[in-house]
Amino acid sequence: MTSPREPLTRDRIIDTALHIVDGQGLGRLTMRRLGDALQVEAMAIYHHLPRGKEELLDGLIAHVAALPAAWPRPANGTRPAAGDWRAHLRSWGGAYRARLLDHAGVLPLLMTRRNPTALAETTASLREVLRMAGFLDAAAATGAHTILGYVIGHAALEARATAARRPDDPEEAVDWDHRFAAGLDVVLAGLLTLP
Amino acid sequence: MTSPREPLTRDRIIDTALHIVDGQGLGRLTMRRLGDALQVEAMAIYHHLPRGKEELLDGLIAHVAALPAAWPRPANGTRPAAGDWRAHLRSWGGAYRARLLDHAGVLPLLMTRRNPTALAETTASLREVLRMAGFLDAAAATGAHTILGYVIGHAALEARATAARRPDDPEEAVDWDHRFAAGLDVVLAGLLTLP
DNA sequence: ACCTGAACACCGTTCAAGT
DNA sequence: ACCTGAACACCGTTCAAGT
Repeated sequence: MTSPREPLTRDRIIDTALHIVDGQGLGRLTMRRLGDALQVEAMAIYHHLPRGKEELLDGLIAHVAALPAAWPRPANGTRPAAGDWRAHLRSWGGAYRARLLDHAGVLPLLMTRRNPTALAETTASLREVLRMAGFLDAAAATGAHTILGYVIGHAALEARATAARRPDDPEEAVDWDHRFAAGLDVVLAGLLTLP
Repeated sequence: MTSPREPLTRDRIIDTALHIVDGQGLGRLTMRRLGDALQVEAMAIYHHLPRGKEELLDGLIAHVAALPAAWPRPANGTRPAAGDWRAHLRSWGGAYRARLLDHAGVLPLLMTRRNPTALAETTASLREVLRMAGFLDAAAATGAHTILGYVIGHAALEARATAARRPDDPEEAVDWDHRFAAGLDVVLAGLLTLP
């Protein structure tokens, strides 16, 4: 698809790798296959990612995991309405879930590999949203982990279930969109009980 | 440790594999290394697990994932006290989290592989506990997924964070026990808002 | 029935060599 | 600076052969 002599860059390598994972699964992401897709020998990749496949996988995580929940900057310096935080976290949760499911092959990496920066940014911004909503520091920290844990965990359950379902399998057709939203509402309602 | 001529069985293979994963990580679980640990050629394993490594990994999941939340059968036919369900789920959540963290290397498999029976049993028993506590069917289904999603997701966040932390790293010492319990309480409190 | 040995088609990565 | 080719030490798995 791309011109054969487009220069090899770190970004292009990671984008192509993500494309392979989304299309064929994590198990088929191979340095040799990645080289083929880039029209280059596999060994050329090491010039741009010296740490090799480790660095490649970390790049995939960073690309998928970092979706801050930062409040959209208020238009004219006004504070966001205090009651908005639940609606805001609902829409952030929906967006984050959608991204995780779009790149379901990266999910196991996201949960496993110690790539501290990737999730740290997201956690910090969740905490900040809760603090601006009036929660104390300790409650904001607990709440951020509760929300992120739920969103990631539920996305993983969904990815498992929908991947396993054969298209003609009529048993237990679950409305995952609704179930995720309902569960997120449970978590958000529970946050009100924090000290 | 075991006698060299102990017979090779499916259970012994899976136990030994789990031991390797717990001790050295999932990446070092190899058919050849597993054969060494069993004092047997790698190819002998295929005789007991015809589907090979696929079947081995499914066996690991089944061993770790299936922890039903079933209520301990009441002593003399009495129903468990209706108010007990939160305490019961709190203690079940603690036990499930502990098991997941004990076998953190299996976590990515648990979240990724389509081994329907493994988590189905746990989900069903969570649903049953909620139904016995008085929740309607739809609410029990939502609640079960919310709880399980939170527990698994939070365990994964913990496993990541604690694996990454160097022992002398003083930054941000988190009390994960407390944080998990507080988050689970958030979820359980939120369940009360379900219709 | 249960295990072995050799072989096949793959991996990730190193390293000297080309341009 | 950027890429290639050959090589090394590994994989999972098949298959014929041994007992």
